[in-house]
Parts: sequence; C-alpha cells; structure tokens
Amino acid sequence: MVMGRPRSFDTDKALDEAMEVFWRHGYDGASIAMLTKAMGIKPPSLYAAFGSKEGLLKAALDRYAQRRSEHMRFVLAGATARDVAERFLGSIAESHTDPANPPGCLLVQGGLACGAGSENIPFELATRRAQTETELRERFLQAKQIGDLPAEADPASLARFLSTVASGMGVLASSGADREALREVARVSLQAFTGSRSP
Amino acid sequence: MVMGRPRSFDTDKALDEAMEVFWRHGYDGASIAMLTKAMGIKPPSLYAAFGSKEGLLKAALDRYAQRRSEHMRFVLAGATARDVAERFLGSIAESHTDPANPPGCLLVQGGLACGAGSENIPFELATRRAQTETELRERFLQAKQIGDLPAEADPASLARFLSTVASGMGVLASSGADREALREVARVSLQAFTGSRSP
DNA sequence: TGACTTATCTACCACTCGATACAAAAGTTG
DNA sequence: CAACTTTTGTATCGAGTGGTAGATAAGTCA
Repeated sequence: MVMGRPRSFDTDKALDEAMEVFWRHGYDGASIAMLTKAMGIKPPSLYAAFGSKEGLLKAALDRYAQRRSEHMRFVLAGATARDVAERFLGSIAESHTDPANPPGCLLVQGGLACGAGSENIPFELATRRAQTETELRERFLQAKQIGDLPAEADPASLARFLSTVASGMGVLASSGADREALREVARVSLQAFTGSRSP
Repeated sequence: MVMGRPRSFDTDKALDEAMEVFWRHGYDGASIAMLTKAMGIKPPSLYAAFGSKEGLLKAALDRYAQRRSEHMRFVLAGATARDVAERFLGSIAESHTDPANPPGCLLVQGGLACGAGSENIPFELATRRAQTETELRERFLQAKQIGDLPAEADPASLARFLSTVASGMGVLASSGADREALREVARVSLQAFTGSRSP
C-alpha cells in the first residue's frame, strides 16, 4: 500500500492551538481564518484533517476531555465524598485560572448559545459537561452504599450541585476573577457537605 | 420646533424581541437579519433607533435589568440573610426556566466569549452580573452588622457564592434542565447558610 | 526511476456579515 | 397649503464567512 505525502504538521499541537481559539472566542467567534493562523496551516489542510469547523471543535473537545480525565481520576480517588468534593472544586479553581489556558472552562466558553447553522454546538458541549456530573454521581452513589454518605443524602443532587458550581466558577473565571476568588467559592460550597459554617 | 415623522414601531416591544434573540443565540450568533425580522423592522430603523448592534444589546440589557430589579427588590427584602439567599436562588430557579423566555440567563447566554470586534461584550455582561453580587454583598454586610450573620461570616464570599451558583444555574438551564433540577441545586446550596444536611 | 497516493498552496466560490446612501413617506408647524 | 424634520423601505456597500477546485509538492512502493 502507498502512503502518500506525510502530514507536515503535528495534529495534536494544532489541536491545542485550535482549542485555545475556541476557548477564548467561542465557536461562533472563532473564524476559520483565526483558527488556521493559530494552527499554522491553511484551510485545505484543516478540512482534510478534521472535515469541518464542527469536526475540528469535536476533535479539540476530545483532547480537552483527555486532559481533564487525568484530573478526574485524582478527584474520584478521594477517600470520602467530602474529599471528592473538595478535590473536585479545588481542581476546578486551579484549572479555570491556569495562566497556560484562557480563563474559564472550554465546555462553558465554547458556546452556550450559537447562531444559525450551529444549533447543535451547545448540545454537544452540554453532553460533555454532563459526563463529569455522571462520574461524580456514581462516585457518590458508591459512597452512600459504603455508608460514607448518610442514607438521606441524594447523590444525584450533590453531583448536580457540584457540577453547577463548577459551571458557575467557569463563568466567574471568564470575567477575570482570580484563583483566590474561586477558592473562596469552593470553600463556601463545601459547607453543603460538612454542615458547618465557615471559620 | 418640528417633530418629523413619528416612529411607527413600539421601542420597548421591539427591544423585547431583540432581547429574546440575543438570549437564544448570543451576541455573535444573533445576526442583524434575525434581529430585524424578530423586531418587525428594517435595518435602517434599527440603526436610527439604537446606533449599532452593540447599542441594541445594551438597550436590551437595560430592559433586562429593569425586569430583574423588581425581583431583586423582593429578594433583598428577606427578613434574614438565609431568607435572602433562599429567595434569591428560588427566583433564579423560576426565572431561568420561565417558558416565556429562552432558558437560562441573558447575562450568561449573551456571550462569555466573542469574536473579533466584539471583545467588549463579555466585559459588558460581566459588569452587569457583578451588579447583583454587589447588591447581595451589601445586604449581607447589613445582616452581619445587625447580628443576623455571625461575626466570622464573610458577606463578600457568601454573595460571590450565590452569584456563582446563579451563573451555574444559568448554564444548567440553558442545556435543558427543568425547574425541579434547579430547585434542587438551590436546596443544596442553601446548606452553606443553614449548616445542616439535607433531609 | 517512475507510478501512485496524499498533503499543501493559491486562488476563489457563493453567501452572509454589520452597516449605510438615497429617495419616498409621514407627520408637525408656519 | 408649503416648509421642515424625521422615519421608512429598497437596494446595496465592502469585508469577512465557511468551504473548495485544481495544480503542485512530497513522500512511499514497485
């Protein structure tokens, strides 16, 4: 079999650049011109590799999920439900204010509302946000069965609460809030788990 | 003085339609064609009345703030800090799932990230979101002085927490969550105030 | 080397974007 | 009525949109 001319750019490297553009400008706000410039390639190369603008976003989202899955492995390894919650919100506070990335969360910044022809983008992002909530819910369900969470606790509610706070922290970070501000939000949020007031 | 030809459309009515378009599609996703069609006017009328697309958004945001100010008056009139928090999150759960409007919050949906030429839109929305947080903070400061909140409580943190949860609820609602889901998030969030676990 | 396959580049497609020039229309004021 | 002022609709502006056709370059395999 013949191989043909090899690709002259690093797909993952290009995806990282595209991810940053989507992150900073949203799906609608990211033009092909911006993306190709950041990726260091021309439009035909982009379309040959990713099919369409939407295909490029999905590839970038896959890469984003891959990154975050490492964090989530650490989060879900917390000893108790309270530990898991603390690790989760802590990692969100860190990652959403990581100077190596645009502020906030790609799954929120990417586009909650889009224009004509991009109607399925918000759904795509929502589906991926829901993934994290599911992981937390299953972890809390397990904690409840073990007895780590009281019988009256609702794993689904707790997971949705944490996921919602994480989205809110994404919005907060996108407007320039610093890491300490997000940490404070995390601290207050954790009182829903501890049942004690802040010191 | 001469009056000239009178405007043939109702400005507030047109603003309500424009608000809905911005709400549903975001600033970048809302085209002039979509806006003028929804408003029932032609581009020259839009530009004569509002100056620019950004001017139209600001006018719509003013009208949005006007609507919400009534809710906030009720919220801030709560007897205790806990009452205020409960009223706040409750009103958010209602308004963000009001079938009369697009789901979520205009100040979040409107645009967290925008394209070239719209860089100041996210800042504009963030400024208006911060307004609500300030109102809550001042109300909690007052509660602390009265002794309604303990001396160790941090009004700024509590206000930021509630504001963040509200933004998160906006994201949640935008992805199709129903009113009951938002109410549950509110219920869990309130435990940060009560210091008791959920039943 | 030369056939074959794939990637890349230049140039461009039809279309939509936000915004406007211009003239006709509709009202007030003398 | 006529003079004046502002709004309205048509028609369009230049720039930018996502996406692609066709030629050329760069590699592998015989």
